[in-house]
Amino acid sequence: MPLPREYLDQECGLARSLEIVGERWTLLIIRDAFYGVSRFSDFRDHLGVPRAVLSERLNFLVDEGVLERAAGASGRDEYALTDKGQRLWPALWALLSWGADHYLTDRTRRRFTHNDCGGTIGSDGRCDTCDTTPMPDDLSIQPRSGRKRPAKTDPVSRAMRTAHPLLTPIGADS
Amino acid sequence: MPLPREYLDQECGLARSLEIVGERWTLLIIRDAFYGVSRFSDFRDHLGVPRAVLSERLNFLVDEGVLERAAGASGRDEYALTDKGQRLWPALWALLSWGADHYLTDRTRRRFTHNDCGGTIGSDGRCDTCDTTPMPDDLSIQPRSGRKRPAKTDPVSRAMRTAHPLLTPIGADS
DNA sequence: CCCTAAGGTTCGTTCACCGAACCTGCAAGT
DNA sequence: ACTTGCAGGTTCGGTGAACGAACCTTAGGG
Repeated sequence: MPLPREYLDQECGLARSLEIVGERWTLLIIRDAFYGVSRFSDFRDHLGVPRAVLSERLNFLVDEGVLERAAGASGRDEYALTDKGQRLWPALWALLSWGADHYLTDRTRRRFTHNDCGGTIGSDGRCDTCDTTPMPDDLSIQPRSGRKRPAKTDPVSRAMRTAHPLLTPIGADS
Repeated sequence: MPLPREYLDQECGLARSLEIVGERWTLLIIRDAFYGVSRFSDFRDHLGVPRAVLSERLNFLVDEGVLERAAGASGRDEYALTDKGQRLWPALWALLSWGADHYLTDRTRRRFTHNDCGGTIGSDGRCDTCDTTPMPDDLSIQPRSGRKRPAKTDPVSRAMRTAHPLLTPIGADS
């Protein structure tokens, strides 16, 4: 299974990163993991990714130590970010901010807030109130202000319409 | 030409970003543009990307306002990052650092230095000497300390063996 | 007028992604 | 015990992107 296409010979940190997280869907899966998604079917329903691709990506990320798999309370497998996976937050945030800055409006953009002080996180990752750069486990995601045309009804999409802290399981129970 | 596969319905900055820079080769092309690569053949020789793919990616990035094309002094087309493209630096740096932290050693890792003070840039993007977060036009890239097995001989690879500032054309003349 | 080189385009093959169908526990219902 | 339902996959053709090689076009130099 030669899943991750190699960028041969490139002795470069970027090429190494892209071999791990550069394939289609992978960064969106990791984003959802930060948002608290943990179950196979929740990733699938929220992202619309084909089962075979999702299975492949999750196995690969577990092998690479980005995610870890554990049997959940109900016997269902659950996936969670490892420390190594959580260290992808700055990269994820930088890409997310660039896209939001150039392609979204204030109404369609989600805000992220700092749990300690309630401040808002800016595109550079800094809290506008206490001037620190919080890690994801100190952040909460806020719902969009604008309503979407046909609101999706899968458990994750519904959970995303209320504020909640990152890295805290959602969807698995509701 | 539906080049950028769409991540439909995802009203998310990350999905938007990935539609622009999430395809294979795209971020490596942008990295090389930061390093000073500007000509079609230099991208091709340094990355080993198929001509058709490179042509497609460059056109798309120009259309999206990430790169701009200009006729160079010798009549050859030259590509350079726009402001919008340069704002991808934090994302690129975060991915590069993550990959270097987890997959490279001190000997294979490139260092980046701050032109103003000569300090070294850390994984968080901050200069270890003056404690600022320089933009790419204030940075220089240093060669690796370790030698590679069979050193590549294309103009860009040769230029990368000496320190030089980012965003300053290399390879085009040498 | 020929040769070379840059910057592509075209072409046939290969390979990843896709949706749909199928398989395999496991657990609750009856 | 048997069936139903669902989570979490695997398997299977079909499609489209990426690949390497060959070809084309323009410009300059000898």
